[in-house]
Amino acid sequence: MARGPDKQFDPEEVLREAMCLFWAKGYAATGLAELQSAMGIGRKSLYDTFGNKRQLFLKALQLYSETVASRVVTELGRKGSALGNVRRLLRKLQREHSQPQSTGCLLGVSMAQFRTADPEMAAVLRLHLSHVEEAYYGAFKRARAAGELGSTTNLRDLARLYMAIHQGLALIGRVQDVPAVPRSIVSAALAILESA
Amino acid sequence: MARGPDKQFDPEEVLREAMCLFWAKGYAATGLAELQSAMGIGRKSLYDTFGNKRQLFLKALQLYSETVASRVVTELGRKGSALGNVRRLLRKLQREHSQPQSTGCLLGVSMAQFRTADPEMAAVLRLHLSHVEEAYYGAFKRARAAGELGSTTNLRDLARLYMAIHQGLALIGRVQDVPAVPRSIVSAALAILESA
DNA sequence: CCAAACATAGACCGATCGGTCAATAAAAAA
DNA sequence: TTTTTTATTGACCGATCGGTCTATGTTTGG
Repeated sequence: MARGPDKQFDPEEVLREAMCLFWAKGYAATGLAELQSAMGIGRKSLYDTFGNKRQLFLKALQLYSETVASRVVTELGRKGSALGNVRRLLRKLQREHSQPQSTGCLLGVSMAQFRTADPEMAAVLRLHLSHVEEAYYGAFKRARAAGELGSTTNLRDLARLYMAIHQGLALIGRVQDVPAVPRSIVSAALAILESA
Repeated sequence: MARGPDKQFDPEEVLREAMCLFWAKGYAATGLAELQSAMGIGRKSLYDTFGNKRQLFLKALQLYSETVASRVVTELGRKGSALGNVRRLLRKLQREHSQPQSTGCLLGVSMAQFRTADPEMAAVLRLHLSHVEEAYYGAFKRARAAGELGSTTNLRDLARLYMAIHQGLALIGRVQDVPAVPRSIVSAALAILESA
């Protein structure tokens, strides 16, 4: 048997480029021409490697989800004060979503575009949301054990609220160029924890 | 001078149909064929009346914004307890965004699709956000005057947080079919007010 | 050296996109 | 009625869409 030449590109690397393009422009507004230009590969290679546009997007979505989710988990799982971790993470998000060219969250953008129409797509989105929720829930549970949170607050509800704030912040950061708004949102979100 | 026949349709009525379609499917995914079918008018009439697809969408966006914003203002401006108004509004939102076919918020969907790339579009989105923010701010200010809110809380921050929760809830409701999640979000959001 | 197996570039496909235009119908002013 | 203005319809336009396929390397096993 014979073997041809190896791929001249790293699939994950070009996938990351595609992800960034989808992230900034959305699914429908991103054409194949732009994609192959940003990815730096020919169209045949694209289809041979990723199937089609929808599958490429799904893979990009999963890559994004893994990247973001693992980051949230890591940030919230650090040693030390669990509430301190939450505060640090939210302040970072605030800074990121205050930048004028902030593209928000690819997951959020995608939720807006597909809804439950595409089951496979919806599954990825739901899974990601639950990952974020669990990360916050774990942090809050640890905070309570450490006496950082009162015993009356419903931690599951609180975690879901933070997930919503997380997404809302990203969404608003996409359109709002005034840094004061994200700052307010995060400040108020953190103030909750002081009296909870 | 002579005058021809009047329009055989009500522009605002067909605009509302277009709005619903954009709402459910997003801008790019909604084609002219679908639009003229849903609106029940010919293509020439569509272009004569609304300009082009983008302008049609802008008009739909403004119609939606007016509808929603005026509703929020009305709900939060009712007589009686200001915090009671906030609670009632959030419970209503919870119910709406728990329904499986919830399409979320057209403004949120649009934020995800255009960002600041289109200045005119971004202006409508920002204006809407500020309307919602002001409605909440007014309610909170009234609540403080009535002694329903402590004097330490920053009301501007709180209003912006509620705006973010408002949008986040709508976004998540689009993809999440489990009613427990919106319920949790709203419960936790209302719990904030108890100790603020 | 040859041939099988691979990857590449880019021409090419039908379908659909947003947008325009000519032909027809209809109604009011003269 | 005749004329003028308007609305409606549906054919039509070039451009672009996502997707395929052929022609051309290029590399490795025989």
